[in-house]
Amino acid sequence: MISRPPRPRERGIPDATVARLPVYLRALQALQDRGTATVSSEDLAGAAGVNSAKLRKDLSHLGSYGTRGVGYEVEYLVYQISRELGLTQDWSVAIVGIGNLGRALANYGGFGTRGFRIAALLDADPEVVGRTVASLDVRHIDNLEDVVRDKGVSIGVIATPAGSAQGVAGRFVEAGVSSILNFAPVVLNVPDGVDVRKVDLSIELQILAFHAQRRADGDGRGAERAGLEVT
Amino acid sequence: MISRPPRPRERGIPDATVARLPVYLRALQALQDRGTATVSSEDLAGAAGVNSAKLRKDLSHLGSYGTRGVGYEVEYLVYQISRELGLTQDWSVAIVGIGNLGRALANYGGFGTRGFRIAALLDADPEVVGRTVASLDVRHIDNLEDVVRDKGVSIGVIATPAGSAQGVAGRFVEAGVSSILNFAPVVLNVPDGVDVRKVDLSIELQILAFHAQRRADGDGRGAERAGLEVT
DNA sequence: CCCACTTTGTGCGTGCTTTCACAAGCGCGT
DNA sequence: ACGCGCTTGTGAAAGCACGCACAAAGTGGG
Ligand SMILES: NC(=O)c1ccc[n+]([C@@H]2O[C@H](COP(=O)([O-])OP(=O)(O)OC[C@H]3O[C@@H](n4cnc5c(N)ncnc54)[C@H](O)[C@@H]3O)[C@@H](O)[C@H]2O)c1
Ligand SMILES: NC(=O)c1ccc[n+]([C@@H]2O[C@H](COP(=O)([O-])OP(=O)(O)OC[C@H]3O[C@@H](n4cnc5c(N)ncnc54)[C@H](O)[C@@H]3O)[C@@H](O)[C@H]2O)c1
Repeated sequence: MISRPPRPRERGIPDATVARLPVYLRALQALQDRGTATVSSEDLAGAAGVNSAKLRKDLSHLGSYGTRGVGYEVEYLVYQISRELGLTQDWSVAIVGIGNLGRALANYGGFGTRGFRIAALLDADPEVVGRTVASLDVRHIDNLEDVVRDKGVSIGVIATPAGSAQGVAGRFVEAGVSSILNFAPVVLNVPDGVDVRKVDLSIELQILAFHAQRRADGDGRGAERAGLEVT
Repeated sequence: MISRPPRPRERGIPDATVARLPVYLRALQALQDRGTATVSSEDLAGAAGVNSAKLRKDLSHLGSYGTRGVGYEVEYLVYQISRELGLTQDWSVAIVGIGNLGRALANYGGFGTRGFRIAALLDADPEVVGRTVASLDVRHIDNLEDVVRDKGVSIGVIATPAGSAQGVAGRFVEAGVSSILNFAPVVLNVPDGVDVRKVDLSIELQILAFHAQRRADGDGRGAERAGLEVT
């Protein structure tokens, strides 16, 4: 008997907004690198590929950090968004499943730049365990609990085959990790309070295929669409 | 308020539904492998991790393929969803940028099983061009147009560094590819009629961090609410 | 000091999504 | 043949999300 009251939760920032903040942040940092001091919602929205009213509304959820007639101060906004997203602290990440994908992730340098530190790599294959990948020793999956504790892991990445993913997720949860990023093509079952996000290549391709097919079906004879926006 | 162009709801399957169909499909194929002949919306919804009413409404967009009192015939539903998603035909995929990620994608066997065939790999680095990855020769990016034409590529995957992504996207579009899957952390600018989907690791991690921080704020020992925001 | 101009913050209408709730449909046992 | 229990398909309601349009708020020139 699970009591499921809707969400009397004091809803802070809408999920749709949270999902866009990282995009804004990236655009802002590009501006910052270019030495821009302030930016209007119109320009920032252009860089982020969204409607400017949407951007302003999104930012308004963080507070009023803009100046009418001027725009937003880039540096300050970077700080505010970073703080809101929790990027002012470091997050320790463990990757389980050091195969094709796991290795690519481990070798990817783009994480560290945002406060995410890959703290550990784990695998079950004796062939892989003990090897060094991206300057880290691959540990055996049996050490998961120890590693999580010792390294203070708070985000778990699952890059194992589908069959092993649920088991690994369970161990992560058991060990106290309540944020999981899952690359395996399965629906993970986790208790309330654990946050799972999935990245699923195959689904993305299928969605593309759907739209491509629809275009092909309907547009039999070159239906042209005029106009492109987004400057 | 007078005469609005009647909703062009012809082929209208809601986007949200389209995004879930692949999940249902996968769950159904698992059932099929297990020899299950029929399944109720309740059970299938459980396997797919969604609400059963939502699942029924989603399926109702494809037509009425269920039997009241019984459920859905697994095999038939697999076929209907596959057809709707356009998986009954083959899709030719080209991957550009054969680095860490591109190689992982190329070596990933899970695509072929769904009608996606990796037809070509392209890169700009002379060091990489000419090598064989996953039984395919890596071609030089200059051949993109030829490859697209010769192999009938209809889906392009971009796994290059951010700086090169827009350029590659433009060439894909120019060559007639109107479905693009982008792994580079940039907002791509493409004309109307071109479908871009992005997979962005860094964004996923940042969203996880946001929720993790929120949990930590609220869950704090002793402090129920640790002061929200600064008004 | 005032005015013309710029840009933010947001009220509001519109349309999409989710969820509930239940009548209608189907199979089975009697 | 009939009713009972199960399950679908779908109105209707509630909740979100988006984007327009505009007042409010700020800047700078004269
Ligand atoms: N490679 C890709 O591009 C790609 C694309 C889409 C999805 N995926 C998914 O990502 C996952 C990984 O893909 P991959 O290509 O890297 O597979 P892989 O087979 O190359 O690697 C999987 C790794 O997980 C390890 N492993 C297996 N069971 C384990 C367990 N219980 N605990 C710890 N480690 C375990 C294996 O030893 C292996 O090293 C799969 O679920 C796959 O479907 C991969
Ligand atoms: N590796 C990961 O796990 C990971 C994770 C998240 C995002 N990404 C993103 O995916 C992209 C690829 O990552 P990676 O780790 O494979 O990088 P990488 O540097 O290993 O590989 C990039 C490849 O692209 C090639 N390339 C560069 N410019 C090109 C051009 N104009 N045309 C064709 N090929 C070109 C390079 O020669 C190289 O082989 C990057 O944008 C990265 O930010 C990667």
